[in-house]
Formats: sequence, C-alpha cells, structure tokens
Amino acid sequence: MTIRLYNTLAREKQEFVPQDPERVTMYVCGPTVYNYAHIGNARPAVIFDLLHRLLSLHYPAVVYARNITDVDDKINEAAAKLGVPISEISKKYTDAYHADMNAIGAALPSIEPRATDHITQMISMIQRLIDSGHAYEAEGHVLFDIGSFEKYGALSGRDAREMIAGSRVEVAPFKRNPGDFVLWKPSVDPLPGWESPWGWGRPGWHLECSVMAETHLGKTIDIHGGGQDLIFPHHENEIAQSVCSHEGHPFARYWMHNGFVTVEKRKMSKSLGNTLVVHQLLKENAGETLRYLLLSAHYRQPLDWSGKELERAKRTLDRLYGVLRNASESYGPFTANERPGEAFLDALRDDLNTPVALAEFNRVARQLANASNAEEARAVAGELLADAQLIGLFQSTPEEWFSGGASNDESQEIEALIEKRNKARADRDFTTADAVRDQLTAMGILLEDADGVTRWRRKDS
RNA sequence: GGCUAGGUGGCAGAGUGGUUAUGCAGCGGCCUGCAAAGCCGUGGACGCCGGUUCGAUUCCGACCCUAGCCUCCA
Repeated sequence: MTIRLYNTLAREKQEFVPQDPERVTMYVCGPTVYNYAHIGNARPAVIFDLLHRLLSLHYPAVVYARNITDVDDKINEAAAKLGVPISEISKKYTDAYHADMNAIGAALPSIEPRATDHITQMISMIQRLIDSGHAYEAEGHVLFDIGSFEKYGALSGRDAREMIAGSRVEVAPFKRNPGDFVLWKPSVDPLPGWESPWGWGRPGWHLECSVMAETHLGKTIDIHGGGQDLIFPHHENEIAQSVCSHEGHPFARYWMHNGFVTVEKRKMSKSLGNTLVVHQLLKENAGETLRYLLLSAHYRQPLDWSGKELERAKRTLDRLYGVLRNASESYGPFTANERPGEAFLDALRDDLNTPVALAEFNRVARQLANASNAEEARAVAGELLADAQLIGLFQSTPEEWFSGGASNDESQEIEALIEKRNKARADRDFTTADAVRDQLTAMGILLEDADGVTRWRRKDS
C-alpha cells in the first residue's frame, strides 16, 4: 500500500517514493523560542509527528528533524525587556514548548538541532554561495542574489519581477535586487554575535533551516514541512540557498504545508492579538482534547478554533472513553494489536486524512460497544487500541480520564456519597437518593448507573 | 493589484460523475425508580449562472463571497 502526499511544489497529491527507503528524511520548521507556543504552532507539531509515526510504520528508519531557532531579534527583545540573558529566554521557552507538545501527544523529533550550534556550518554555506556567485557582501551584510537563481519563485508561484514592482517594503540601498535576502548581518555588542569573514555578526533567519537540513539530513531531503505562511519567503529562500550551495541538487522532494488555525475565521497571529496559548488552554482542557480538535479537520484546511468545538471534542472523547471503559469492565483487559486496522491506515496514507481516520475510529468504537462476547470484544479492542496508539488517542486510562485528576480524599468522599445514594435506592427511598445525586451534581460530579454499578465522572475537565 | 486555498445538512467536517462518511445537536425507540451513559432507528446538504454528460454536489467556464501570502508569523 502506498502513501500519497499533497506536494505543494507540484500542486497535486503524489505517491510518496523515498530516495532511500532505508533512510527516509523529513525536516520541519520548528519554533522560535521567545514566547509560549500558541495553538497554531501546535498544529504542525501534531501533524508532522503523526506523519512521522505513519512513515515509521512503513520504513525501517525515518529521521525527523525539527529545529529550535534560538537566535533571533524577538528573543533579543524579550531578553532586553526582562533584563535577563538571551539563553535564559530561549531555555525557558524551549522547555515550555517541549512540555506543551508532550501534553498534546506530539513526540520529540529524532533530531532537534539548534541554530546556535551550527554557526560554523552556516558560515561555510555562505562562503560557498559567495564563491559560486549567488551571494554578495555589502556594508557588512551578506545577501543572496535572487537574480542568480532562475527557479526562484517556483514553490510559491511568484515572479520575482512582479515582486519588485509590487514591493511595499523599503528596500535597503545596498541590495542589487529588492527581493535579495540577508544571509549574514552585523551585530552590535550586547546582542549575540560570532566572528566571521564578514565581521562580527549573526546569521539570517532563512539560512539556518538550509544548514541544519544539510548537516543532519543531507543535500536532498524527502519531505519538508511547515505552515502555509512559510511558503513565501522562508521556504522559497531555503530552496534558493540549498540548491545553489549544492551544485543544483534538489532540496526537498515533497513540500507539505499545514493550514492555519483561525479564531472567528481570522488567522491567529501575534499582530492581531488573537492568539490562544497552549500553556493556558491546558489549564482547562486535557491535552488529548486539544489534539482531537486539531486532528478533526484535514491538515491542509483552515481550522476555526472555538470553545464550542472544544466542548464537542471533549464530548466525543467522553463517549469513546466510555465505550472503552464499559467494554474493559465486561471483557477486558485488552492489548493493542501490532498494527492498526487497514481502513484506518488507508485514510492516513491518503495524504493524512485524519477526519476519515477518526470516522473509522468511531466506527470501530461502535463495534466494540456492540460486542456480544469476550472474543469479539478483544479482537475489536485490539484494533481500536492500535489505531489509538498511532493517532495519539487514549493516552490515559478511562479511570484517569473520567476522574479528571481528583485527589484521593475527593474520590473517597464521592464514593461515600454514591454508597449512601445506592443504599437509599435499594430501600426505594428515591427522595434521599435524588438529594444525594443533586449534592454530587453541585460538586461537578455526574453519575451513571449501568449494569448495577454506579460510575462517576467530572462534569468538565 | 499579483499569487494560493476554500465555499457541503442546525453546527463541525470528509468524500464522490449515478447506491445519503463521521462527530455534536434534533426526533422516535430500547434500557432506567427517574436521570445519565450506551445501543438501535430517523429527517436533513452540496454558493450562483451557464456548459459537457443518459445523469453533476463531483468535470469545464464565468460570476459572487471568504480566508491566507506578497512584512516577523505554524
């Protein structure tokens, strides 16, 4: 069975054929660590982590690199504002990023290179670009000459000449072409800098991805991913740098771009001030709920984030966990199959069609709910759990999910009240029974009586 | 202005040239002391106008509308 992926470069779905099946390579643009990640940042992390898992099921080795940008003006600003060293800012937000992504079930990549660890390689790439006539030095800057690269604009479908005409940016006078971008720029004392043939300075933002991909994955990589807003100029510039410093070897064979998370249909962005921070959302929602919502739309479509949708995702997960709990109590324990179900895999292999995969997941869950004997239940549950593992659901046990992190004391109190109510019910004293239930409802606890057992769960968690 | 995506039932969201994905909500039923949960059943859709076709939501063209990129941004 083949995997098909939508390739932005070709503007169509293509069969994925790795250049070396023994070593599939994938690079995704990671965070600039100057602030907490918002839910829009979380989307590519979840999507490409899922792709990594899917590929790993089909190929013996998949190397997934996702960088950390730890040298950037925004980091400098944040550090200056708080009067702390730059490293403190990047460390703090790198740690926060790891914790947040972990909470939503996005595993660490195979390699997580940091820009500041690759300065030597960056200088080397710049030198090669200068030597081959693709870059030039001007007033302490080194710039890439887009006029030297014929294919500039192929990914984004832009024409360099039109961009000159439509340029709204004030163009630095030393640029040969308004679209030329910085590879190296001068740095002044308090800001981070490194010695280079062009003086004390620091690398341009686009350069680091080309260099880290080269260092860890080689000249030509299989898959390059990122958000749609990176297509231009970031990815266009990466292509220019990499192809021109590698004697024309292609840079990435498949380009994948995720759509945005919107709020009230508008893109979530720092400038609009409508960002929803993962760190904050996790205080009131399970990471798995955020994950389910992120996976509920196809990755290339926009995803409109709202409290209403979050509540729906949570309810859906409540039902799925409920099915698992009920079946486990009757027929468990269950163990996951080695491989997910074929229909489920087929959906993901079709350009990561997570809505169809989740539809299939729900179908299997319903099958489990309807299982009439232990043998059938174990078979179906095995498939369901394997599917869940791949897509990152059922991270908790049903007990953990429904108790919503209740303390032991709290749980004991709840159990005691339930016992009191059940005693009243046995005596057919429904007035008392209902009063106890109302008391629990006031505590945010919902009851379910099924098969002679009373279960409880938190109203919202 | 240029470029790129979209417009599907109450909402969210897949998909398809002809046989009604899925989830949430609704309605009917089973179960229940009553609920809740679960299960079963059920109604409801393809922006507008043309064209191609035996047949189009699905292909083609025009139009309208929305979002994004062209400036840091996933």
